[in-house]
Amino acid sequence: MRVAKNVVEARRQLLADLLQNQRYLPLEQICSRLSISEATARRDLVELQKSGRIKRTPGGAFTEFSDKFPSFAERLGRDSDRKNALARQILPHLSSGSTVYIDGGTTPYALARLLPEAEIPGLKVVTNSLPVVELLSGGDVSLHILGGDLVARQSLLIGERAVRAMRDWKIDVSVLGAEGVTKGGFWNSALEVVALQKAAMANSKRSFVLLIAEKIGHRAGAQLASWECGLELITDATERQLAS
Amino acid sequence: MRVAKNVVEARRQLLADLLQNQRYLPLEQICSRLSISEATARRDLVELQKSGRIKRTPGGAFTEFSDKFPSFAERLGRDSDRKNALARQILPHLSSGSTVYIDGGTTPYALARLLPEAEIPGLKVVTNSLPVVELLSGGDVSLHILGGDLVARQSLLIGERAVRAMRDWKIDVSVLGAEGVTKGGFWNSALEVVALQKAAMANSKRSFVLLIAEKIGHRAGAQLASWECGLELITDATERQLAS
DNA sequence: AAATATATGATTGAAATCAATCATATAAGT
DNA sequence: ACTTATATGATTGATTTCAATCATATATTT
Repeated sequence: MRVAKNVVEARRQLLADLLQNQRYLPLEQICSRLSISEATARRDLVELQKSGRIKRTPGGAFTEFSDKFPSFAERLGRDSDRKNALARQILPHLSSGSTVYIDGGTTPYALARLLPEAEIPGLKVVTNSLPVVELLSGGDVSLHILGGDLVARQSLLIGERAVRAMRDWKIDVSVLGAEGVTKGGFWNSALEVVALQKAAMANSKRSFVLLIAEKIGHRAGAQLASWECGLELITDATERQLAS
Repeated sequence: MRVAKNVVEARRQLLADLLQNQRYLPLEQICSRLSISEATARRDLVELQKSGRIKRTPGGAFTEFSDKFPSFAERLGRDSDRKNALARQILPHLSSGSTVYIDGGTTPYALARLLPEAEIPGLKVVTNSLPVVELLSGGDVSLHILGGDLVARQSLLIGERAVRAMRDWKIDVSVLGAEGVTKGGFWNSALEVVALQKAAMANSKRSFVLLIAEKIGHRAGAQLASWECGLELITDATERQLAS
């Protein structure tokens, strides 16, 4: 029997949350806890796996992330497949041996999630995002961290020292996040975040901003850049939405 | 065919480490990575599960520990009470508002574990150790991270950039680890680690080395310092042991 | 050196898991 | 109100995984 779309989505979210807490759940428990059939449980798992929120094993599923970075983990799940789709458009720009800067925030993080399976030989990753570090540490990429002051709530590094550390790098591709975009340009909430992003742009051959459609029209406290500064926008918004 | 006990134990240790890193491994990969038969892999998994180090799933195994910093977690348990006792001797040197550098390695990490309950107002912590960051993030201390290149196996940052970042700091107290100490001085295994430690000493009013008794007499590849350089030793070894 | 113990790989039958298919009830669209 | 789309549970046959058993080679003990 068909069931409303929102209840399906709610159930999957619940399952994802459950897995975040429990780390691993055998299929049988998923069925009983959510009172769904084995078939539905499998289908949910397939979907959650597609969107990268969980991983499956024969007979169960588990989550990869620790919830060590809580506020982060919260924002993460939302729209994650759309963020993945945006991030995927970056991959063609990452040639073997190149250096990519991955900014803090959940959208650039989506790119980090794609890297292990992308298997780009000799890729260097520079980041100020601890979740990115956590995700990629132990993998194949060579991983470099900007120094700086930790903003615990956001699990990222900022400050004067971070900016100075950034100046040491020659970046091929920077991948940035933003809170919003208007006719006036791109916006982020914190001045210190923007300062670092500007430094990243200055040191990069190319810089991309990933933006999901909802953020069109939003404006925040600090301007990252105007439209005419070479920053390249990757979004799933329509032309019409952008025109506003 | 029978095989020596130590090689069995070494293999199981390796498997445990592998699982700490990878989070989850399907049985098939375990077999191929360790070049063992399915039967042996299963037997190893049974043992590791008995000792609580891993959990099994149908078709694979995973680690429960969210501790993203694997080899670390393992070394950590060993002698942790004694390491705590050493670290506790540092606390009186940490005055409110001062800046402490906590080096990578498990012994300095013990100090980090004491800090939350020590509640030293306005304490600034500078570190190159990701486990320290993970432990203290979200707490009260203000946390600062040296930049640099990540050594995944050890979860710490080193390299020229780390050394340069260190030069930016004025440290009150540095807390270092070492692999061993001889009449010739203090030793560590990697040159790059030592380079960073030397920079820390140069920028610190006082520097301490924490050493458990077993390390007395050990010598490693790179010299950190001689005895006459102001480095202060904190150990649980007896005078007689030290005299050797 | 001989005897014993045990770690290993292969085999096997039983059990569990999987993806695909199907009928159906209900949501969504017209 | 009527039609279409789809989320669900049940079923099924194929595949995978499992623990147990066995023969053997080699470590360990005597």
